[in-house]
Amino acid sequence: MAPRKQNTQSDKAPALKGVRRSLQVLEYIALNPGRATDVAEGLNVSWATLHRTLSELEQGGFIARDADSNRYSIGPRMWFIGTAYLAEHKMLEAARPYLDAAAEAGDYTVQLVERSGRLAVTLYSYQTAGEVITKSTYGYHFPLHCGSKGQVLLAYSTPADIEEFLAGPLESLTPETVTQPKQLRKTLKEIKSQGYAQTVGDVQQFTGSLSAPVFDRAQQAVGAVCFITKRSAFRDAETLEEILETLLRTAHSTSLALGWRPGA
Amino acid sequence: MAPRKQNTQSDKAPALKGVRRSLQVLEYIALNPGRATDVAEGLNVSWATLHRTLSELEQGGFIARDADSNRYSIGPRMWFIGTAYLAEHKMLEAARPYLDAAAEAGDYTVQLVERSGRLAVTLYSYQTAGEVITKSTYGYHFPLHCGSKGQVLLAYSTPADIEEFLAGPLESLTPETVTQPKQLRKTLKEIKSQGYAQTVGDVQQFTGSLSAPVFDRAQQAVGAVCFITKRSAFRDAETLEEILETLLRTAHSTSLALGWRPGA
DNA sequence: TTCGCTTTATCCGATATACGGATACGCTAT
DNA sequence: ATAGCGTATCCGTATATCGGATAAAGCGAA
Repeated sequence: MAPRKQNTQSDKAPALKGVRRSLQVLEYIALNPGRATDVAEGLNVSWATLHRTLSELEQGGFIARDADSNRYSIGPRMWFIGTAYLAEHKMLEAARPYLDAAAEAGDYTVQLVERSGRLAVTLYSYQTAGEVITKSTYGYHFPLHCGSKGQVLLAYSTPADIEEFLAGPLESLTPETVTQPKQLRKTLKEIKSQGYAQTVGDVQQFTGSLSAPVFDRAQQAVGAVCFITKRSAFRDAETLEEILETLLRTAHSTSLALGWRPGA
Repeated sequence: MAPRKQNTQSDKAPALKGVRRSLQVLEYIALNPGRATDVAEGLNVSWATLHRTLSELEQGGFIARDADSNRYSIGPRMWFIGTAYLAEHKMLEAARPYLDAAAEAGDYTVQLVERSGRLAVTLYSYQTAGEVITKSTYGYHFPLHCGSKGQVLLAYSTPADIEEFLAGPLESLTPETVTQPKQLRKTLKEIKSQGYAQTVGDVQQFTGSLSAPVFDRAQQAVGAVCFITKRSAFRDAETLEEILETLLRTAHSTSLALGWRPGA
């Protein structure tokens, strides 16, 4: 191997290397809990360094190690810190009453999501008790091209942003997931023109979802409201119409509460 | 020659200082979002160092800065990482169906909580839609002596642990919060002998809660199920009895699912 | 059991890296 | 204007961190 490595990133100035690495490790483990060597390999850090990092993180309760298998996963303290994000979240605060009402009104799971990198991240989820929607809770966040929630978020971002996303790897969650950039571009355009997104079976085969964007004072799409329900519901046009109406109303009310004004 | 420090045991051995500090900063901001100087003061770090740390964290999206007020708060990426804790959480997985059922059955908020340091941390919360229970969601975690959930967790920990907790500062959330160690000790004993905890108005004056412990395979109390409802419900003995029954059944089922066996 | 092989733990010197005092800038209030 | 506080940046030095190498511990197979 050539001893010459590096110059991968456009680091101009070396800054807080250890800190950056430790957070990379945390994120890596969040996505991919497992053994130490795998993390080392995945992130290209020398074993000694990684070991030090893991020890430090574990000691603080930021990651947890299963004593038997030596597998690492995210620790309780990270959950504690993470929840503080919601406590300060203005969109969530604005949306909550409307989400409540929507969850009360219908037989579907109601979620509030926002974008984080290449993922649609769920901020809040009102499960319909007794329903089978397994994958839709916290801890499961999907790439933007999967599911109506991600597509809506993507559709309302800048063209440059869309292209950048589409240039990245587009995985399939089910056989029905659309992964051709060309087709996605078309879909995104439609979404933007009709004001909401709808997908069926591209995240889980037995469910489908509808999502509408939420705007803030600056007319920016900052999140989305998403209703998830079982696939069969998507065959009944009347039901669907009703769900859609509630969805749009919920998103609209939330936007208004955030200071958005229609038109512009 | 620098004096050699012992690298053997209980060392103040300098280990990943930057990493540790950055995580302290994150936790501090989680508890106490605000301006940079306050953080510096709160943690006794030199301003220059703190500034570097904050910049690094902000750049990574781990904290967010409000452009106008320069106030820092936890960023979206921390939420993303934190949620991964739940995805791997065995107790939550075991509990979910029972929590679902309980939420369906009654008119109260259903929570699953566990202990983290001096706090009772909420893992999952099924709000009763339309109800007013404001403080009971994520982002609000209470000291162990406040609310039935914390008290139950405390009651089932070791005596040494209890004493250590009681030795720390015991704040009041409402005028009804009990903060005398003596009285708390008595309460804890009662809780342990009756198998559940009940408090009214000590977290919010207009609500009360009932909590029961969850045990794992090793007969350890690893969490608690908590039902929260409005204060008035606590006046009706019959309703209360019914709620209590559901609570105990829910906690019991969860424990069984975790490998706990009655008796021991 | 014994023997390899993979994974985890620890050491240690060189050097790059982060520390923090000092200084400069930019607000807001008076 | 001026004062005062909060924020941003600079730079030399000491020191904390890096990573190769080595040791120990698990794990599976024969």
